[in-house]
Amino acid sequence: MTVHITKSAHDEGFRACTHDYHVNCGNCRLNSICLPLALESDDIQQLDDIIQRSKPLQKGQHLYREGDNFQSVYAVRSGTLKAYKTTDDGREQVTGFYFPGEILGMDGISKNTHASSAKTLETSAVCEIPFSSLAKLSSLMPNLQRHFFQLMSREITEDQVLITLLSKNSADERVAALLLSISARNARRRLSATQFRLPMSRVDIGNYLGLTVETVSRVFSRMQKMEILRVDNKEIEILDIQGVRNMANIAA
Amino acid sequence: MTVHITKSAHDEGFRACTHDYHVNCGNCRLNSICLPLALESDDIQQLDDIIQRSKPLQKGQHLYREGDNFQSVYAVRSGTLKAYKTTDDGREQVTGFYFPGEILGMDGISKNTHASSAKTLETSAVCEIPFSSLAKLSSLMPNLQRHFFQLMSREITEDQVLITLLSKNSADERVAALLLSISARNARRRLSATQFRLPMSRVDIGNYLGLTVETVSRVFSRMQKMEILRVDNKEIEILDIQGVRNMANIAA
DNA sequence: GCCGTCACTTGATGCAAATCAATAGGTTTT
DNA sequence: AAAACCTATTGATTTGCATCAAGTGACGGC
Repeated sequence: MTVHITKSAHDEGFRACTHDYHVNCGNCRLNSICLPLALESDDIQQLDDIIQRSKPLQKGQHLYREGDNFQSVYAVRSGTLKAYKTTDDGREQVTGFYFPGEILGMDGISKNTHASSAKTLETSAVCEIPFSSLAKLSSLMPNLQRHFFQLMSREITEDQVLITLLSKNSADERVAALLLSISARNARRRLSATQFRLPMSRVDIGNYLGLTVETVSRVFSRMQKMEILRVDNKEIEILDIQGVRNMANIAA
Repeated sequence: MTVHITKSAHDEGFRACTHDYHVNCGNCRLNSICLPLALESDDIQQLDDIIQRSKPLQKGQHLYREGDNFQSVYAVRSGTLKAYKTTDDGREQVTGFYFPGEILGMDGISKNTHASSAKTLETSAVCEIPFSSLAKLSSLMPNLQRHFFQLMSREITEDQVLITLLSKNSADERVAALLLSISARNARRRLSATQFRLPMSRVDIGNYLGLTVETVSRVFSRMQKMEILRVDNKEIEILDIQGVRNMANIAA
């Protein structure tokens, strides 16, 4: 059987043409949007020393599970993950999607136990950042401390946006807003803001947005009829970004 | 006009019978659930030195507004506040209620600008904690740093609980869950878990839970018919806490 | 190659909560 | 004390999305 390395399985952290190059924060393409942001190069070196890089995780593997002992936060190097909570009656609530350069696992700090589970949506690689080391280093490096506080705060504000979306917006608006969010995050990584592959299933999208699969599917169909979107399975092309913004009905 | 000092306007931070007692973190009744938690007494003193205590805020006053420059986080000493975002079409989304001993304003760290507004629901007093001083102090006191990380993480996990509630639960379940949350937070402050006054309006409750006023009112009526709750305007008595738990349908 | 499974789409029906509407009780204003 | 206003409750009607149901296309295994 041939092994297919899909585009998204590529390690975005690697620089091009450097097969036996050692991956580190200093040479990572994502360092301008990831944790090392705003650090001097010798500070980056110190941060790099505490970070552990794992071999790639296969699609569907768990990075951690709700209730696991909390040790580390994780930076996504390639691929995509979803975080989710399991409700008492056994259903799932997807609480977030994590793309390269983004940090997950911070909800575990509070109780020293992961408050949600994290699972890969495709082959992914992550950098493990032991929290106790990160905390120690933060005490010594004000910029790092500040940046980590900011990352946690951003998680809070993003959750608040989702709360508002769930509470106030229609199915159309929710789906449009998610597309715009993914689009913006792609742009931040210098990928296309208008053409991309959705790494998550319709079920996951619906679950995240508080909608059923059927509703998500219908919204996509509606957007295609309006000719503001082209959908081919997981491949998305935004044909009219202003149209999508209008549908989202939120400043974005 | 007579000035009425309502029960809830009392400063819970004060010890009883100490009118000209100077309020500080060391003698504050809330220090076991507030920021000073897990600090040694001389560390508490240092924390106390950076904290500014304001005179009481009248009902309806803003502590900060969305977009304001972020300087400080705040601990509630007495009263109650709500945090809310204003959506692009001018509506409000209440993102949280804050009771004595709880910290608010952490969503401003991310962009150095408050991401939500905070308004008192009754006469309230807060302790202002300048963030830059707190950050500096955190670098020197690992326990404080850890505790503040935990507070932010808790905010994240609480937002995730709300997200799940909004996305997966019925009107009955949402209202019951809020009552249980308020009950538990009262218990933490050694107040009654079964009898209390709701500091927020039905509109605020509905707004927070993604429901209309009418629906909230109907759920209260339903709970009264089931004889698990007694409602007299804002006064609440939980007659059957297990009944409320069953209605909430969540482990609590 | 075919088959089984899973992910997605589309249509028909039902329901929980929103909306619309009317009234009553409370509070603030004058 | 009356007027004006806000808050809450209750009822009638509407509606957006869930649910139920059937079908299609994509993918992995044999």
